[in-house]
Amino acid sequence: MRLSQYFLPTLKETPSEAQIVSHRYMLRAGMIRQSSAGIYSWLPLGFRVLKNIEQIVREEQNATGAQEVLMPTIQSADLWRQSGRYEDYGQEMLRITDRHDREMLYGPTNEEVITEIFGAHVKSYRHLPRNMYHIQWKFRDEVRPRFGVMRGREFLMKDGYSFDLDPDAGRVAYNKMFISYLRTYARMDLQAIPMKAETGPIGGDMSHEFIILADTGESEVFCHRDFLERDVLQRDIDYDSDLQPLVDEWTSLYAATDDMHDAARFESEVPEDRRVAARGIEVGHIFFFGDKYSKPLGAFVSTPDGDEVPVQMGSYGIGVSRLVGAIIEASHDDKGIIWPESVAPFKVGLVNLRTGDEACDAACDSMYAKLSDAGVEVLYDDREERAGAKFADMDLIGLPWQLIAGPRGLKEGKVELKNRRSGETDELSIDAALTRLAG
RNA sequence: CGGAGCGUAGCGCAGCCUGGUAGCGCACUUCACUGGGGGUGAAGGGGUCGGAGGUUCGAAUCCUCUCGCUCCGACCA
Repeated sequence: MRLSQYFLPTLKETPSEAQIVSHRYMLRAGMIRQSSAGIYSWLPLGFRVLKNIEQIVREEQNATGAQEVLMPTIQSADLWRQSGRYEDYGQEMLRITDRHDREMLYGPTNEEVITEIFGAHVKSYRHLPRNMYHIQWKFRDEVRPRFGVMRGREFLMKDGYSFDLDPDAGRVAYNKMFISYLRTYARMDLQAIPMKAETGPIGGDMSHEFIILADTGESEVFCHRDFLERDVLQRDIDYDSDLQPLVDEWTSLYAATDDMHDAARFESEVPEDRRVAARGIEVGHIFFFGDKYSKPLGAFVSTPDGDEVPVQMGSYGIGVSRLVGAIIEASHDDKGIIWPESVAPFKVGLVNLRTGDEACDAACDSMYAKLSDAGVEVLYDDREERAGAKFADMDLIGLPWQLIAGPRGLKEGKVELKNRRSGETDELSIDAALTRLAG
């Protein structure tokens, strides 16, 4: 993509409403534009990141055998009356009336809809287990939206639902999601820590929030430092195998949000030099809730014995749009964003330091064509701007690699390849630079 | 929902107290010089001062109502 033709409205100054770093950088980098409180449009650069994150989530869900569906944003109030949540949900639910005076709502979540679908079609234990998810916009009318896309009213979320015959089978489904969540975040270079969460009336130990540490996190969290040194991507996962030992490995160490925190246990279980007390951002939540929805909504299956039992369900959420902000919170410096390569809107920023100079234009055009042909996503800054402005914008939007060509270097046949994260710059021949990026 | 603020050019702000031709910086347009970390100069364009009502000869400024947005707290993927 040529920057001269790309819609990238970067800002030199920070809009006054933005308080935290991810919000500031998302506005300054031209990723989003606020439409109203807690509601944002996604501009080209931001949209690319959102889609990249969504795709990683999708791949890791599919790997577990979960199947993607797409449910509506607008749901009927009647369905929610059946589960009893229409009244319970309160002011956070955006209620809508259609032209026939039917009561509708903009879905804040999808347990009711998925349970209705499942219950209508699956009647036998032989069609279990199943796991379905979708990635869809949701709306919760927060009293006080803030922090940009981290706490918006409208947000993109992956929510998945498992269906099993009994709680033991439900645990198998839960474990699959548990592991896939760790992998999902790891692929975004995030170290997510599973923390025990409230299980509500169901009880048990099957509820975890996935938290990443960041100074601007909304809640205080406590955990063992070893979590920060683990790499879940090191081994391949066989989702058909027994995942319990692996889950145990990840739940044996202390980790809790402030509402679940037990200071005495923390101090007895975790050596002093391994204790981490920090702030965290919740980027996912998995939860087994048994027959809470299947019972009132009539999603029953027959057992091998011929009995009819409500199906056992779990639900699994990932805040996709929140992750865009969360990744920035976890990965930035005072110049701007530093994208992990897996979610970066482009892999390479090609900087022509002297647009209009014959040698610079020729070299950049050629590099741009070769990288594009090799399938490398390149944002080519071919604007008539000064070098300083180009560098500032590149640093701000945080592409992992900057390929810099100017008259000075090209005289020697050299270009510069700069790593955004480390700041390391190598002077290379054009071919060597291309090999590094396309190889 | 309690508390506190703010709405003046795309962005950041001044002007309001004490009413009298709407300003500054950045951005934008044109030209010249310049050319490796947001350059210099010159000349320009851009405004229902959030909206409605009122007071007044005259309102961005004073009064009333209203809408929007932000911050702190309680609540949430």
